[in-house]
Amino acid sequence: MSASIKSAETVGKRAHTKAVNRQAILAAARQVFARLGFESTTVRDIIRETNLAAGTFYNYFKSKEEVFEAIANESGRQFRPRLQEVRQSADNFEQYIEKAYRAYFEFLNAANEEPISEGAPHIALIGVRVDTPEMHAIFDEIRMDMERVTRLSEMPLADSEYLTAAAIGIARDLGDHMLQRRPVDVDGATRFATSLLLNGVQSLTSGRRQS
Amino acid sequence: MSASIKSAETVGKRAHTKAVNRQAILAAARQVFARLGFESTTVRDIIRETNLAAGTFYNYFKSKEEVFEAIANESGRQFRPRLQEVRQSADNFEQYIEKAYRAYFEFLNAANEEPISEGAPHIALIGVRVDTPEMHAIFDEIRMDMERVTRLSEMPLADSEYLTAAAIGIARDLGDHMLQRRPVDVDGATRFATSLLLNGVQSLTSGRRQS
DNA sequence: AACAAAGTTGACGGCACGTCATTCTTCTGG
DNA sequence: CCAGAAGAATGACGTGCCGTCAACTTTGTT
Repeated sequence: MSASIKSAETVGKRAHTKAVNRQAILAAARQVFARLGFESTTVRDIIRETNLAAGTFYNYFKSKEEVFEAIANESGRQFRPRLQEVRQSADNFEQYIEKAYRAYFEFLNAANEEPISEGAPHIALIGVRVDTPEMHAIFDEIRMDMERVTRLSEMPLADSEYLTAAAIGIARDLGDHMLQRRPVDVDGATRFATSLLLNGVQSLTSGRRQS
Repeated sequence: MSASIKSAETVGKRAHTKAVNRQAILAAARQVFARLGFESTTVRDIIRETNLAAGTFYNYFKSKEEVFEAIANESGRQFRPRLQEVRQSADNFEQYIEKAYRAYFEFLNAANEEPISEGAPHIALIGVRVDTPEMHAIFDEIRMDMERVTRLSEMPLADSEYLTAAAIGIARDLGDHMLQRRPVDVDGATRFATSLLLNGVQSLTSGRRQS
């Protein structure tokens, strides 16, 4: 009765431990990747940081590569709501670009700010370039946003795929360099990327033709 | 005498076989990486394609990662002369950007056109993002070009590092997508990237404000 | 020709891999 | 509440790759 009520609102012990274990492995993997680097960590290194046995790992992931992919996907899943907000709050193309860049740079900065494990060397787990379905989904989402928002702004766009690729390329490489500078200047990077994308190099010169 | 003359113009057998073996390993590695993919190839797979013994591999490289890096560096070394040409033949900023993008896209296309091994699946060995001194050198080269060429064009530039990062980011991601399309349109990608970088999105709209 | 130096070889110990028979835990129906 | 089934965890095991190294071969030197 009270048991049945409880089991109605909880997930059942089976499913619960399964989720817990999965998270434990992911958490351990984050730490170990940060400590040892991806190449030199072994599946055993990861599982040793949990209270599970070696064989159990393979009930959850096929390899350390798959764990890595899961972590990357998680980053993607965390970022998408942010993009959603941007999509809803932007009234025109200029605003969309500015807010989307800001969202990405802030996200990137946050992901690299938090020390993953006590005093461990920082590692940019997001920022790593992976080619997963999740990443393609984000690409497509942005592309569709581009098309919609340019239509609203009466800017018929030639090639939304190329534009999306270029916009993302800027974000990636600029983001990498942004993280290298101290202090990290999210605002500066946002302004730079936005200005470049909207008006080209002209807008970046400190000379005459500032619009 | 004739021997001494010959040994003066050849390199000496020691150094010669050393170069030959190194190249043999690199060639074998290209093939095997293309056939099996990087992750699943082993050092033994590579060395098996040569007539060398397992131990010999380690006289030339520490690991398959180092072989990969060497291959990537070679791509870099092949690209730099192209960039050199661009640098010398470009009279202003616009020309430099256009020619540099064209050089990169052509290079990328050529690298992916040649079937690496008989009927093997294509693999973009260049295009892969590696973080080596060679790659940093190219970045710095482009950055210095940017500074010089904007100075000539009387376009005082705010942040040449960010601009370089953005320009390269565009090239990378746009290049990836260019390779996906059939037929591969180097000219189209070049025009797109150049136009975007120089004038921003405005130049890409098919609508009114075409300059 | 004799010796030193450099390079090659493949066998070996060590380690991580992924599997699987066994054991333990949770769920289900009576 | 119990018994049997289904699901999950365990860790020992066979396999294959790693990087090393002592023995051997080739190249250069005197």
